[in-house]
Amino acid sequence: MAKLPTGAPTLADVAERAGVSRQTVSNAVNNPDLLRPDTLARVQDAIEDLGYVPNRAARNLRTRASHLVGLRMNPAQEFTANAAMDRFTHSLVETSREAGYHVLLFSGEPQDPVAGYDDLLRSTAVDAFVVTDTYLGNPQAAWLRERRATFVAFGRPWDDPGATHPWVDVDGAAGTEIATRHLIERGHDRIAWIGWRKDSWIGEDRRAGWSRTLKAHGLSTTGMASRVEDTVHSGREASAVLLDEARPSAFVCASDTLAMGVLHTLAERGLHPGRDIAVVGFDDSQVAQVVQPGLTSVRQPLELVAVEVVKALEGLLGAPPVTNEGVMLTPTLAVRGSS
Amino acid sequence: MAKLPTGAPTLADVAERAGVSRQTVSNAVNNPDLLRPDTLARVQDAIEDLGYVPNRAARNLRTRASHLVGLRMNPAQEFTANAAMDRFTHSLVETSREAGYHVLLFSGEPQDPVAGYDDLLRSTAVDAFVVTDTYLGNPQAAWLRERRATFVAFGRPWDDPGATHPWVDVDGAAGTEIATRHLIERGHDRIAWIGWRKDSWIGEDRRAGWSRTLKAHGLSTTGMASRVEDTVHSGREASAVLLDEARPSAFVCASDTLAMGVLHTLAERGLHPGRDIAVVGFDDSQVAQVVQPGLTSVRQPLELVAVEVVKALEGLLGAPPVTNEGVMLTPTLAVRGSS
DNA sequence: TGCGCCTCTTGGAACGATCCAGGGCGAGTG
DNA sequence: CACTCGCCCTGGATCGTTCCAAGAGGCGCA
Repeated sequence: MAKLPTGAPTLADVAERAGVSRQTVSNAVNNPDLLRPDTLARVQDAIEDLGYVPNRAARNLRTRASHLVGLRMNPAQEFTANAAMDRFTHSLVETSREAGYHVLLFSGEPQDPVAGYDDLLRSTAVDAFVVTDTYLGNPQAAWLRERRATFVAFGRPWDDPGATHPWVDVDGAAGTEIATRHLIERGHDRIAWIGWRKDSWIGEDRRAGWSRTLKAHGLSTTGMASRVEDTVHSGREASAVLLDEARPSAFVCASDTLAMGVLHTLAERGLHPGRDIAVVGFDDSQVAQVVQPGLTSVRQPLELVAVEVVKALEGLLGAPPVTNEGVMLTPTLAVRGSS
Repeated sequence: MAKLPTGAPTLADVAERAGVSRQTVSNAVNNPDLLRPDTLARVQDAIEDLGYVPNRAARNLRTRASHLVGLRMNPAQEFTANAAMDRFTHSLVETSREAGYHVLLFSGEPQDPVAGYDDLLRSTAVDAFVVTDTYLGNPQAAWLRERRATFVAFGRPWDDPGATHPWVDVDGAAGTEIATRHLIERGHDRIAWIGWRKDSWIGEDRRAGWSRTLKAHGLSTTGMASRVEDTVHSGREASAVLLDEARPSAFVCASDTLAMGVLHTLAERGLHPGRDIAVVGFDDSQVAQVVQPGLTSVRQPLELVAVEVVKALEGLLGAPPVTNEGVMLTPTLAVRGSS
């Protein structure tokens, strides 16, 4: 009985139309060089005519691969200036597409760092993960490795320098070093730091760039640093105290959120950012871009991070079982009116 | 020959262990009430013991459903204050999860509104789409409908009121009406509008809320409106001109980006937002939240939008082929220092 | 006891692709 | 001419699940 072409055309439909076998059509799609040119052309015509597209589910079942990459969405943070993830995600989607992968979003409670991973992993829904939430060490990395899951981390393994999984990170210290040097070049010699609490690896890294640059130029860091929570309010309070006690002429901050707090303090005191006091933030958020007079900010090369992440992913999923150690990228400085 | 349990356990493995057939295990998973309680318990124990999770690819192949929803990422817009999509995406992921779906991100050039949809659709990679980029009419809707694709739009079919696909939208006019009434209640009677060019349906909708509210209160709109591009610079220029020519005491803007432009103008002239001139934006972006003295802004209920979108999706993918016309949600006003 | 009905369970077939072993055919060689 | 070798192509088996039709068993009723 002739099968009615109710749904999408299958390999068999194409094969029949082209007068070849299923396998030959499969080869035409996946290994074109195995076919004789004229056969290939004939099959490709049939594919074109019928509008054949391989069925993903069937292919996934047979090849045990989904060509999906899982990305966990972290809870959106309001009342901060951190929307960096959006830029990264966008670039990741774009780069993955070029490599033949799609990005699958999933979620989980922030309390449980491995929630959500397990199901996707065991149901073979994704081939790999991109792990991004590695602020406070990364239990996911150990967990995923134990389960032999394939993954690439955006963020180095702070708490375990011996970790062997591939990772990509941005050199935060290099970023604040660029920012600090920029301020020194503009003639500042009393440069304060407002960063995060000591338990944040990333925060300490960024702070290190500031302090080592000051020291390299023979400038003092004593009394010039403050470590607070990542809120505008904290940034405002910290900068007020620093202005009174240490009289800096410039601030380097661990985030745009904190930098916004500094701008608040300056406005309260009738000081003009960029003219009276220089301010540099971190992340080059939209806030930094549109606030007046423009907030100078360290910009992470998130597009490049995504490219490197996908590159590592391809290495893991493709033939060569490479164990590339890690990739470190250097941020740039977006200079605006505040400095 | 006994099969070695190399990979993940399958239905057959569970069946063997529980001493039942494959189908019975399948029923235990998908239709538990078909089994006798003691059989069910036995099977569930076996599932537990082996850590069985159904293979997604096999299930997808058989049921012709992927339980994935496609969401196209629009190009990130820098130098504006519009990061609303992130909030929506997050909520969509969360809500979809509860409904048993995951979100698949894909991309495409902004020039070609249907790029990317086709492949996913024909390779049966996704069950449905969530269409969000409907600013200038929505060719995707007609295109998807023609291909019998399942989709829900965030954004009403502006250019085709007779469209029958389900959609969810936020009543922009209601938002600007709330904003305008808020200003009137604070004693303002000269309220200006800065919005987008006339070819933006959304822009005209938001403008309508402003103008109808002024008229309802017997206030004049003449010379009080400006339509420009959605940039900070445009907002600054437009507000400068309006201040000189129409002498408004308050501004309602079609976006936070434009409102930031107004704040720039005020700062240049030594005017204080909220004290001398009131300003209201639209989107409740992070910029509105952290800028000083806080930007009053219309906040879209994006979390609710996502809930309604998923609800519509479930309606389409589940049994009842409902054709719910559309859902309209009302925004709220986040009042801050600028008004 | 015999019959029918209902509940629960079973094994074969199918979804649509790729893997694998093997076969046809023409060219090259002795 | 017989034989071997490579190239190209074929058909069956397979991935793990769900659909389908039918079988086994228990119970009530005549």
